[in-house]
Amino acid sequence: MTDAPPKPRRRKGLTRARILAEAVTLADAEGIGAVSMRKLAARLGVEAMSLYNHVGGKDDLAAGMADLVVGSAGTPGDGPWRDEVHTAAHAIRTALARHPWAVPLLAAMPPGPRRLAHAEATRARLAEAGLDAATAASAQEAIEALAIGCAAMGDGGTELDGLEFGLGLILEGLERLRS
Amino acid sequence: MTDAPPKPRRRKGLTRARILAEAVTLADAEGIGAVSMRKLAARLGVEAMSLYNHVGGKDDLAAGMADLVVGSAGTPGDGPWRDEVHTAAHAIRTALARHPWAVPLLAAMPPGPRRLAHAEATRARLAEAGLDAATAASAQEAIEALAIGCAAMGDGGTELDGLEFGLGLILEGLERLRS
DNA sequence: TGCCGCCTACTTACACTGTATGTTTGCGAA
DNA sequence: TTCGCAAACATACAGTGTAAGTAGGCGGCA
Repeated sequence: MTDAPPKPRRRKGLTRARILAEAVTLADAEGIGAVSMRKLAARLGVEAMSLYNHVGGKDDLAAGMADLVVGSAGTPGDGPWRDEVHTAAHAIRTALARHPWAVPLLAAMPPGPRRLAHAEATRARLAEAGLDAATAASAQEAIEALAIGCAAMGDGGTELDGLEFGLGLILEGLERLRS
Repeated sequence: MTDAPPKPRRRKGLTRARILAEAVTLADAEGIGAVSMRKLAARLGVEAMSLYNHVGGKDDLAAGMADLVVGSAGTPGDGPWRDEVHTAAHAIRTALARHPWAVPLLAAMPPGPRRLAHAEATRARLAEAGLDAATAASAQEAIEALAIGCAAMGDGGTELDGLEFGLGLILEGLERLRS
């Protein structure tokens, strides 16, 4: 048994973005439990410890993955407030349906930059619609909670989707509140 | 170095309930990450593998813990429907606030018996209030999602709590819907 | 009373985890 | 051309879940 020759240490162009993207792909394919530093590194043609040059650790990795998923939902545009908020909530729900493993991560970690941006944009729309700042904040919180909660429950089993139903009532209530 | 004498194999009265209760205590004290089979077993004066006589594995343990927490919220009683549903939603939110580690578990696993019972009881109240079955199911889904989602977000940062606000709008909408 | 068999608890072992620490080397800046 | 830093590798360790096998206490039956 001769010693294995040491690997060449060529730069691999490893990047936080590349790592997160590959981690999401891996989680989608084999479940979040299959995402280990070694397996992820192997997929990137790299040793496990190399990841630590771009990622703080397993927790940071998980947070980055979750935020990436939320970020894929985009932020509400500048159309009519009710349509925008409605669409934005569904976009989050859809993104989480595509990556169900992200839901527990969202619940386990503080919000990342993209998620905060989404929340901020939604609050802005609500404020423009005529709600005072406190009400807009509470409303945004309720809507995001509803979207995430529905994702956590895997709703859609009922005739009228839990999100669609709850969101409808909330938006109607908000309509009545502004004035 | 003499061989360590083998431990006596006295019955310890180990029970699924005792295991789950101790696991919850441990998670509360040191975080869910500290709940390992060995550490949990040690607290019960037992070896790790003994737990497997009462628990299917780590996943089953986690599911049992989460369901225990939800169960601690009780089920809606038979007072006025609106008060009961309101109280029940807050009870879940409070139970999850007391055991925040349970939120990601709820999102990661199918609902346990106590959670299902809670949902069923809530649906029954809503049906009695005059909502047809499909509407009651959607409403229950929305309300539970809102409570869990608020727990996942650690709401309460806003002036009017996200749950209180959203729940108010939803209940008001339901009031208008029945007739 | 004696004995048998099941259930519970223990032991050992294995593959795998995250990551602390230390070493090498490619590459851009001076 | 040389120097220094960042990015990659290598090694190592404590801890994980759990499969498989073993031993002993206790309930039920003779």
